[in-house]
Amino acid sequence: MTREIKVYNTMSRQKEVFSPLEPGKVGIYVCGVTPYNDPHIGNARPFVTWDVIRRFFAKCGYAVRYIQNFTDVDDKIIRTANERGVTWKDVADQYIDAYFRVMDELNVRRADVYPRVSETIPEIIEMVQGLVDKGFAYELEGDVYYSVESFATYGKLSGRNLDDMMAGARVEVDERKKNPMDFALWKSAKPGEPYWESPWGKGRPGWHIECSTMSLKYLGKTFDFHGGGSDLIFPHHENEIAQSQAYCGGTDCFARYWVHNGFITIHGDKMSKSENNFFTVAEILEKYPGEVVRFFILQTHYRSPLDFSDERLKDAQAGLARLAKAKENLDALSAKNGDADTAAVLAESAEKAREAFFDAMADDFNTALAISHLFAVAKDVNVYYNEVVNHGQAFDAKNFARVRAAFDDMAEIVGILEKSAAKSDEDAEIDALVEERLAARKAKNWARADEIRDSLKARGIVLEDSATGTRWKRA
RNA sequence: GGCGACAUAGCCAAGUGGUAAGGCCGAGGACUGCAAAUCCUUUAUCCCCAGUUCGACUCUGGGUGUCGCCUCCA
Repeated sequence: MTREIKVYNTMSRQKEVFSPLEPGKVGIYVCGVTPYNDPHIGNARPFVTWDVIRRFFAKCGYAVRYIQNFTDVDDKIIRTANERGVTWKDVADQYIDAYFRVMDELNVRRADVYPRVSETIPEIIEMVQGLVDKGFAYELEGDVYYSVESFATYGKLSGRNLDDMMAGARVEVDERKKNPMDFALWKSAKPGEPYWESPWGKGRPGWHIECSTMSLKYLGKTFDFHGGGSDLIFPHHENEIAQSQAYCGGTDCFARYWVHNGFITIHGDKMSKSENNFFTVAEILEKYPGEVVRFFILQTHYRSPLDFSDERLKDAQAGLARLAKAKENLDALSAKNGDADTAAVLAESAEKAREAFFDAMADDFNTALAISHLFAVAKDVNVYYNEVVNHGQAFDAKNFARVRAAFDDMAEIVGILEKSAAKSDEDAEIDALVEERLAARKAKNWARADEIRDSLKARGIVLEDSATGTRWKRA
């Protein structure tokens, strides 16, 4: 907890030293998804990123409170529901389930709370009413709009001012609004739309307001981090700031650090639902394990664009396989006994690597650099494994435990190599074949040994011989 | 048009005013019955021009290129 953590704050456009609102605690609000279709890989990036950030904070000793919303009342959800002849709730529930299924595969830990718009209506109405009362919002025939001109610092986060936005921009002109940039806090219900009773009649919340209300409800007037994709900077986060600070009555309240991740692109162009150039996480998971996808995302700094392709995923898979191999070796060695003093240097360099890993994470969550230190430990482990297992060097259990602790700390933050494989019937059969081959090799019956190896290979099983036995894995 | 980001080896990707992490792929070698895995060795002067500096990939200015936000969007 004493480690200095630096964070790039979108608000100041520079790295700042993180100083928690309350010592030892971190409050995080990340904009979640609008559940109207299956999450694509671009949607997944912020959640994987924040999953690592929160794991890091936890490892540094902070008590983390992580809130992530579902915007389950929305035009697109309603439209989808009407097209399918089901309720908006059916649609939202379906895609919230899909979201969780996919995030579980990516090994993303659950948030502390997943508030939904539909469950936060009273608080939203209260906030909208408060904004009307304070003169920041006005009603128009059942709609309530936020008056951007009433908020002096509007545009601060995204670095724009109202004049710039007006010039050249062809915003839909609604003559009733005081300013074309005014946005809806509350929308009156049209036929066929879900609605809630309010002081302005039947209606539902506009976009933006839910995040202001939910963060206030679950994290308080002021909290540490607010995150999401860069495309949310404007207008979403800009509007949240306007709402929250107007409501709370001070420009020092609301989020203290704004953290925005870059986009996932495809052939260099932003992946987006509206461009229809996206891959859903689910379809990628048909070809690659979740941790490969996760690793792929984390090998690039979160603020950089990340180009998606099958080739990159394959690269990530190959790299992760090396770490997995080291983990296997780590496990195999950890099961051994031995009191020789052969791993002291190794332990020291592993702990040094862990320190470097934490330093990298503390510098604006540089997962790409951090992971390189994990590779360094992996290499050392593999070397030591060869010495002990294949060259008969005496084992040093005490110091090796330190290596393991360092490696596990790092892997846990990255969130990889955590699954433990359960033995299936097929596994047992393969074990038996491997045993038979081992016997054949002892008898120098190379023909039979190779026959078994080839037949397994045809099934996608690769064998690895060593001085002390044979291991196998699925390719 | 307004605002902003980025440009590093075959591919991906960190990075610091003082002579460029890591991963993937490729090549050579060790090990192996042969393989596989592993290990060792090996692959860049950082888009272009000008400037600041003892010294810049890293700072400043200009140029070129790519991308993003300004409308729903992670």
